Amino acid sequence: MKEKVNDKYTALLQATLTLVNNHGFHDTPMSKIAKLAGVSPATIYLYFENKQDLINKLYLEVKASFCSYALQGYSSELPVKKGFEVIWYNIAEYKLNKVEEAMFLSQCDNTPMIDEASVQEGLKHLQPLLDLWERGKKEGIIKSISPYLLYAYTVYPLSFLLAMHVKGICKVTEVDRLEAFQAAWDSIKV
Amino acid sequence: MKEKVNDKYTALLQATLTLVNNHGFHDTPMSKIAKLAGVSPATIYLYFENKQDLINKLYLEVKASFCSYALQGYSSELPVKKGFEVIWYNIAEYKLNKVEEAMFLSQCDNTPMIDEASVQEGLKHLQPLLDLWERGKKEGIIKSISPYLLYAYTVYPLSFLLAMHVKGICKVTEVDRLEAFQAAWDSIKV
Amino acid sequence: MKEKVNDKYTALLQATLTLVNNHGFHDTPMSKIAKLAGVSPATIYLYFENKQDLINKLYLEVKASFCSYALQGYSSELPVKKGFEVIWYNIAEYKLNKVEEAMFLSQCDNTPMIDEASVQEGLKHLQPLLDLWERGKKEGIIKSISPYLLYAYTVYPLSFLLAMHVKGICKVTEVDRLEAFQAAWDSIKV
Amino acid sequence: MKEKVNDKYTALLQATLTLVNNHGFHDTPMSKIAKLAGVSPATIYLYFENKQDLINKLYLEVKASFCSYALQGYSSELPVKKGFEVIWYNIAEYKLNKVEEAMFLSQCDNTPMIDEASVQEGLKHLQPLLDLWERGKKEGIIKSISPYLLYAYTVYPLSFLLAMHVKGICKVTEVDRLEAFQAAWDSIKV
DNA sequence: CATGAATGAGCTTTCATTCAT
DNA sequence: TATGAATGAAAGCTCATTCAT
Repeated sequence: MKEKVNDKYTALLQATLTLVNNHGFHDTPMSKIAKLAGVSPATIYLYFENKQDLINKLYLEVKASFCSYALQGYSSELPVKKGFEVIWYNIAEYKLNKVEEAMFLSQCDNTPMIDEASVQEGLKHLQPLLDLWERGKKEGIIKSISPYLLYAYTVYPLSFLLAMHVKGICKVTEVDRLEAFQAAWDSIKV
Repeated sequence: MKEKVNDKYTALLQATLTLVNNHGFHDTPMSKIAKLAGVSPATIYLYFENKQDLINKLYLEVKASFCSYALQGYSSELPVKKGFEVIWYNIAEYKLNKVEEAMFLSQCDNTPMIDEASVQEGLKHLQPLLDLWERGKKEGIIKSISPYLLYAYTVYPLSFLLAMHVKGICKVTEVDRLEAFQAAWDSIKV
Repeated sequence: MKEKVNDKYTALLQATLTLVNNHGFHDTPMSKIAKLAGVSPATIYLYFENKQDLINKLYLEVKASFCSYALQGYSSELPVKKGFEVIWYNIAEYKLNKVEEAMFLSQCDNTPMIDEASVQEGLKHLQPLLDLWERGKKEGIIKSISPYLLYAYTVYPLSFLLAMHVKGICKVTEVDRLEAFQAAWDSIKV
Repeated sequence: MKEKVNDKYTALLQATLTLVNNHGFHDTPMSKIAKLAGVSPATIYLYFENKQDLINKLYLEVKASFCSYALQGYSSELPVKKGFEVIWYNIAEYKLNKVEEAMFLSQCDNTPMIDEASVQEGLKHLQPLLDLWERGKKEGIIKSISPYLLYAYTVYPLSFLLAMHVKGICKVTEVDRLEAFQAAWDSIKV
């Protein structure tokens, strides 16, 4: 029974993800979400307070999954460059494999569709990466620049590559990934 | 007389820019656009076919202004690094000075709200930058990697910094800009 | 429960009939139809795709009822004149008793407000009358002229009398009906 | 100059005729009428008070032209049958040659789009036909039935034939016209 | 838990009409 | 006389949300 509940909850999130990706938050009526999830419109309101709550919860869910994916296999005991490599490749893989989720996050981050509170909430999980950078700076391996700059030049560019990838404008090959990592590392290494 | 026409057209674009930035394409009713522009809702339809046309035209207008701003003072006869510097700083300045326009472009590029045709149309203007990169590669100054990678690691990070700037999370100082340029250049220089 | 559904569907058709008769297809806003039917405007769209669909469905409904009324008590085994008499009087009675429906049909037939497809659909039911005429011709009782002429001179004139009747210009008495039938028959009998 | 005025007045009536025939009174915006007539929307209001006035004036104009056409070559000194024949054929010819006007009249007569006053006004011109019938009755040539019946069975059927003709369902040939006249006459002759 | 039916509020868009020129 | 620009009012229609079942 709990399964079933979870089923519908998940189905609704998944349906929302797909539809918002393809049509935007606007032009994604609750009725269509319900239809795609195979439930009645009224059922949505058993699991979510309203449309905003639905999108917020989806955002947090996806953001959390992204962060946990990013930190797979990482340990704070790895050397700085190796640790960075692990996380960077995780993120790259996430963006290429979980295209829907990644696109959704991009849309959320560039749109006033998510409550500010939820955005803040979603940022908490990447602390290990910030810690790693801090360590790198202390060890003189990474430039002494703001973490926002570090993020902007290592992780954020992947969003652009994803977007191009999705639009079919450029396929991202193994080689590209190597080059991309190199560029990311070159931009922040001392 | 022509002035007045232009007035309303421009006022409508400006109103749309502001409202879409603050509320998204959805939750920006035509009636509010009209009110902010100081005209009747019906008047919008004298200048634009419909809501989609309005947003498309705004996108093209802003994109064109962005590109022209980016190329100010640039000449294909400048040395590669100098030329790159000129364009990069132009873009950085645009993003910091024309915050509304820059945010709008970000939203457009991460949202299915603009017609694909208009997106294609908007890309035409940055050819000089692509040419510059090509030259840099030939001269052995810039890495031989895809222009998408080059864009992702030099121009695109500025969008992230802009977003942080706008949210008040980090102010972008002169120093930051220097560091940011350095990171951009490091990531693509040979 | 099914009753209730049917209730609203029927109420909407009835309201449309009345309003379109009194004001024409134009000047009959959906909101007024809803109000007269005692439902919310949005409810209309649960039962009909759009305004055109509503009017089409109403047309088909009324046309079908008209045809079935016209053929009451008729059998292809009746002698030609008797059979004709039965149908003709049925139609006359329909036009005088179901004034609203009859007027609506007149309006539909002289106005580009019904889809051509629906018009065609509505014509299917009067085949028995055509068959009767065919038989009459073979038996040498009815003139060998096109069925359109036969219709024009027997059934169609009733529409005019109805219109006069409705406008209060002339009351159609028993005697009139006798005379009218005589005129109809005289015009087509050999 | 008066010519030019008249030009626009006529052009507006003609444009209205065409558009109302094809789309109905609704779905015929003033702006389209203006465009088809080659004038500005505002110009319409120099010649007509409003949309209703425009349609009323058109109705009266067309009705008058119809009546005058119907009475061409008729004289009250012709014998009854001959006189009737003249008028009837005139009307038949009008309906086949001036299809647009005839259709428009049909639409007006079956639709609440014309003011009742204008309808009354339009009927005045057919007095000679009524007089003819009266004479026919006195001479014992025509049945002693109401003029409405006489009209319904002689003139009105032509509207149906016209409609079929216009829809391409049946072409009206010379022979048809002969048969039609015969039917008309048979229905009212003693 | 789950829903189909229902809706009020609000959307985009149209249009008859006006008015400064 | 003639107009293009402008608009208030209202049209058709949608949608997030509710509620009786």
